[in-house]
Amino acid sequence: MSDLQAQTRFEPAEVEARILERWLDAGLVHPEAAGSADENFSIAIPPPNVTGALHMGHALNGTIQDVLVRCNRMRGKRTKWILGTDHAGIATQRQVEKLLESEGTSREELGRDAFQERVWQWRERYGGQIVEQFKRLGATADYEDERFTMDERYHEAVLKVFIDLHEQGLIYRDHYMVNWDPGLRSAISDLEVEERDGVVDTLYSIAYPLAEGDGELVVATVRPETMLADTAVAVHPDDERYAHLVGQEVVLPLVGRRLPVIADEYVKTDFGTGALKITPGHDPNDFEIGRRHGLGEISVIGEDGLMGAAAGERYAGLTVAEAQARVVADLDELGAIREREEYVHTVPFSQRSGARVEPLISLQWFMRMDELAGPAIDAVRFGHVKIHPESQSRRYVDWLENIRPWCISRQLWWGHQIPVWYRGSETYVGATAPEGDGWERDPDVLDTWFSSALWPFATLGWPQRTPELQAFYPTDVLSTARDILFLWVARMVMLGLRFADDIPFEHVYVHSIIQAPDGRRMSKSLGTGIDPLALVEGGPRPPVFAKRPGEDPGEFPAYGADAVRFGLLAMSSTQDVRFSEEKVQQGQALANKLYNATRFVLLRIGNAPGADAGWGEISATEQGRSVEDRWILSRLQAIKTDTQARLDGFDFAKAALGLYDFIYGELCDWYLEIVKPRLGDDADPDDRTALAAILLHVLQETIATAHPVIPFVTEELWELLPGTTGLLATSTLPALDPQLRDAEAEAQMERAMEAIRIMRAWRDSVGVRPATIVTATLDAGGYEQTARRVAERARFAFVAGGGDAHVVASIAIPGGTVAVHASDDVDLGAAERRLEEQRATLRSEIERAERKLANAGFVAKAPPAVVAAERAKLERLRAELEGR
RNA sequence: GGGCGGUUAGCUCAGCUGGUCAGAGCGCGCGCCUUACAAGCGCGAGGUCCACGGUUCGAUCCCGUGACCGCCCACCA
Repeated sequence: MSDLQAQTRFEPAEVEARILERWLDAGLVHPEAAGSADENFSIAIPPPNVTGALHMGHALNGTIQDVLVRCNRMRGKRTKWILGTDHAGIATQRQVEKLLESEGTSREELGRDAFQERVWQWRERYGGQIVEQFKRLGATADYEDERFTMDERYHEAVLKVFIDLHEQGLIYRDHYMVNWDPGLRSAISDLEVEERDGVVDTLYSIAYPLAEGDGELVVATVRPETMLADTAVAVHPDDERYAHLVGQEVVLPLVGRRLPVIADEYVKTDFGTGALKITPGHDPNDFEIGRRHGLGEISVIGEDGLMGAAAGERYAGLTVAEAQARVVADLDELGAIREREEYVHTVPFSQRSGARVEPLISLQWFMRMDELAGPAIDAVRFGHVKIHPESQSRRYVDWLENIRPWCISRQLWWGHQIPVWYRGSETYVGATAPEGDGWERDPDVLDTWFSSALWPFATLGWPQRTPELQAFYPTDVLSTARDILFLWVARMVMLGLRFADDIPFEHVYVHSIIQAPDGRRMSKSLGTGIDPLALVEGGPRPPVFAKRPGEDPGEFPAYGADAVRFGLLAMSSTQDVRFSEEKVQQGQALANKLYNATRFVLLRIGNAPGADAGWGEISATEQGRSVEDRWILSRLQAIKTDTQARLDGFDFAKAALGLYDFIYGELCDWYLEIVKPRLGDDADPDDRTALAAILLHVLQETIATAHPVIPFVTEELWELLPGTTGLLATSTLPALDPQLRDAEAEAQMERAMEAIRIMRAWRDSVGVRPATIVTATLDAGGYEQTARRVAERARFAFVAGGGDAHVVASIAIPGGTVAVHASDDVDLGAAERRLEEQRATLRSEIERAERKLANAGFVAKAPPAVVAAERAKLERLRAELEGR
């Protein structure tokens, strides 16, 4: 920003790169590991996937965290924002697999070691992208101490947790029903399953003949192919229709197996025929029922998604869909299908691959969660961990109270390989293979969320008792979106309490999810995603911005990081919100406004005596200060207090918009405009000097207060202000000075501003030309100190009310009236119409107040203060009407 | 099937513990190049605060029911 005089607009592109470099060079992002977690401030970033590119969620969350980090840094706290990325097993493995595919090879062809080598190379090459993008937003995360969930030390921590939990009996291996993802060829956890509504299937009613005598039992199913694995038919114990059949057997069509008829409470008597085929191998409920009744478990569908040998020769090798068609055809031939109807229901799909989940019995590693859940529930219930907004606490507690075992093994190659070795029937759990030959390691890796659950302490060097752990654990805040409250947040609390002996964070802030402008989810595949950096640096608008379909939505201007940060904060709330480009524009306007306000002050007072007075120079006792000075100093205290309180309360939208209102409204529209005459060439030099000090003081403190939200422009302006040293980012926030709060000045200014607004509106409505100075007599109380400013701002000239002046109009302002003198510039007809309108408004308001006060109930039951206020209001309105 | 949140100006949203609470930004209209900013300034128009009941002296705000939208959880074949 070389030429303040010529540069009339703030150009973020020119400034931001330079400012960023200064922050990074200053080392402010990397704190010394000293002191205690109590006195320090720390946040652990939700580690983005190494595969990831910055999306709107990252940008919002990054901004929120940076605001908190900057704010606390400016409070003088040693501040660490733990940074790193997640190895993201599935996502990363798929990325690299795709790459291999394009090279005409595959991971199988490469083999495990070579494949992992390729993933590491890939990570080396692309993994740093998202970190660089965070920098572009001004995020002051600790770039000098970046972590990765596959780092060697991190890996050791993961293995230790696995081994310890295994030793404690919480981790075990079992044949159990899992959600099998045929697309991924891996088990996935319950949380990675997405239930899709409205799937249309056919519900088949199939007759199973009784083994003894005539008769049949008809069961209903949407998956006839699974009947090949049936091992029973169940009815409700109280169902009298079938009571006599319980204990008998039926014959499974096509297979010939004899199945017992069992009684189980799970069966609904009013669904279908009230008889349920039991397939423990391929249905989670049937699995439970089967275990209750000691039924056999037959698997006819393999992990490859094809029918297996147990399905019988006729079906083995078919896909599930093919098998279904053939089973149905075969049943038709037998005449065993009694009915078929269209059936709409919900069906589980894999969030990872999109494939329909196939419930299978499989040998997997599980983690028992009940024992860990209790303390994690208590942590929230007793307020050690506070979730904001509070309503999310209930979701958290509900989920933990109903928690089920977690399937933690994944059939992938990229991730933390499970530290278990097998030799024949022997099993050994440990970080390294045991002595002796022939040990083979379990090929599976751990669910990515297993390692993520250790993030807040494993990044700080746990299990070693490092100075970092001492200084920054527990962290202060975790900021995240709602969708990973269970997936991640709850698990961090559980494992933090278990292994790091303390909660991982004191506050959890659950932020909005930003939707596309049309209300849909932001997603790359839908084309509704918006690249935050396209907003910062300019770039094409996505098609969702088109006013009409197919229309070219044009380009984003380069709004700059401050504008994007401001916009995101201003949009955020406790619920999901639509993306609003206007809020970003508002941020841009604010940055520009602040720049121009500073420019104005510096160009006007430049090197005037007193211009280098920094803060702390303004004392409450300073003489000769006018009412607007006292007012702005008072308002400055208010915005300082409010901004801090709003940020502490995670009310980011209000913090951002509050700054906007103060800077745009109070500081620029009112204060700077009002004091302009005091800076003129013919102004009183002493007053000018005093004013210069106040202006600089107010600017400095405003800029410092706004810095966490719009760090770039404020840092730039800070350097331009006289009397400042060093980086704003490392300065301390201006102290509150309660003595400068001045209710009396605020009241006077409120009154003056209201009068100015009314007088301007009057001018406009009666068609007085802007250049005209209207002559009038001020006949109102409470303007002793502001009359001159009121006249200036409203372009009036107040003269003493001589009896000979012909009054043509009377403008009601708080505390009295302004009597307008006759003049060619006033359209009397318009003035009269305007007056009559006002009288009408007054009459109706008076009538309303009178009616209210005539209501006996109101006078008797409403609080006396309310009634009194209503009476006072009526008096005032009547007096005003009198004056017309 | 449960649970949660939403429905306020043309658009996106604020409105705390019921009584100047009907607001902001953008958009729109009118007027201004007033020597910080025309990405600016001033003024203005626009809303039975989803519907219907109830509580209350008084309801956008509290309660109930319904409609529509969104999200979460859930093992009805």
